Amino acid sequence: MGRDVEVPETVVRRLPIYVRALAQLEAEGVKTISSLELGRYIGVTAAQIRKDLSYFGEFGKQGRGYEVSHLLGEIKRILGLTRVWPMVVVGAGRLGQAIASYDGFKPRGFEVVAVFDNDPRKVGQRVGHLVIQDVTELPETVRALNVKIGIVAVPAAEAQKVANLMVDAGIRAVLNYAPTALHVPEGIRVEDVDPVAILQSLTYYLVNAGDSDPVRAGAAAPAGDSTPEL
Amino acid sequence: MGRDVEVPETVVRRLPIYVRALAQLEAEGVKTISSLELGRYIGVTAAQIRKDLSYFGEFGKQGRGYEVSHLLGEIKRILGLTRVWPMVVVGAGRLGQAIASYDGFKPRGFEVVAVFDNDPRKVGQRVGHLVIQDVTELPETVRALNVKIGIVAVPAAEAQKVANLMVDAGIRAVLNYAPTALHVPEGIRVEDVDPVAILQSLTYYLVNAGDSDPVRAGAAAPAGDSTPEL
DNA sequence: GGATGTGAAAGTGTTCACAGCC
DNA sequence: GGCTGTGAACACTTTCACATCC
Repeated sequence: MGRDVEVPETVVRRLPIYVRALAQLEAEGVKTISSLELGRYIGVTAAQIRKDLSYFGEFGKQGRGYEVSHLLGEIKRILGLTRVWPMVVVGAGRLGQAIASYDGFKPRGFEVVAVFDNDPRKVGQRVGHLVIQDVTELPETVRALNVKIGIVAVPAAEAQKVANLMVDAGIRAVLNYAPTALHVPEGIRVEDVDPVAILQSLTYYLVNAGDSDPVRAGAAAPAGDSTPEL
Repeated sequence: MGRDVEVPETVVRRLPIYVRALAQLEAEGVKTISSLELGRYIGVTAAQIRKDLSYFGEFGKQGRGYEVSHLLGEIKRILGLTRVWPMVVVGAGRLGQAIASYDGFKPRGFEVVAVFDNDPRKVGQRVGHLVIQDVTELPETVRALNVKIGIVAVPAAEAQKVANLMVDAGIRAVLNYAPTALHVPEGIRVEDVDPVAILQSLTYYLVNAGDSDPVRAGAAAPAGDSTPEL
């Protein structure tokens, strides 16, 4: 069994994908699955799945594969998803409001417990069942509710200030929707969500089709069935 | 100069970060920057920046660094960002509407030109200055406007069907907001946007603080200034 | 002098292939 | 027989360090 070897970050980033897939499979009534089948379902190799899991223990049965609900439970435990994590959102614009009222967090282990803004016209208004608070109240709320996760949903120009405020209040992990690089102390984790940056890398392949992929250049796309294997 | 060596995907994914940073620096009036300064600004090493750029040509001047606006223009050209890319969105729920009316696309090279849904009650309604169309009209619109990028903003259960439809219509790159794995033919690129998956990997480090990071466990976060160097 | 561009070295991550077990 | 768990081989990515050039 492979413990005590440092777990690569890339493995940790894949675990939620396994959770997503296993939850779907469980909902579909699948009881057991092999690394090969799970790999096809997700789009990774079987060896990768087995190797990834080996960092945390042994969860399968030789000759049979993995019991779906058991493996799901184990990975959730590894990721700390046996509880619901409270989060605060700063920025009550379009984006911040969408995030604060998003109903996809709860079923996957998260909950927005407070929304802040610095615009006096927004403070006091409701978004979902939360009341927008003044951003100066953030430290007190974060400490009172023991919140460790902060979501930055303000314009780029204000993002660093907000991040500083969060960190000083005790936030340990930041999900950053502002399209700018945040600087935080060692030990605080920041992850960017920037769909436009992703689009901008996709266009590289649209422009350079045929260079890196074995794609027939020119002409329109072929019609017909588009689902490969599986 | 380094051309004709295959460009690693990881390099392509970093280019938009450089674009973001250079655009900010340009707006701040910075004329010239070294790889060391740019690296600090973004949070990567100077060597990485120089190596990344070397896949595409020579853009700097020894002893001086890079001219900000020139480098910005070159990377935009490499990524195909000298034009505006039309996109279609499928799914006119909360998320789809937010995406369709997001004003952050235009300044960075993208534009939503059509929104689709299969709910007859939504079809005909307006979102921003677009009218929601029936999803059966997608192929015609995609071909007529020569759209290559599709955004999936439907529930997980319908995502694969939508992806198939897009691919058959000629879409070559998909931005997938549905929390499920999409299967597409060779040569079609899919990128997932799943903030919850990112949060789920962050919790791993919250639960295992001290294992992988040199972070003092226990106790609350320290107060005081939170911006390191720079 | 100072910073780029780049081969070579070091470090990470993925795949292979097979012993071991159910 | 079939599939896991894993050391070893391989592939990829980052960092180093320095010759080169403005």
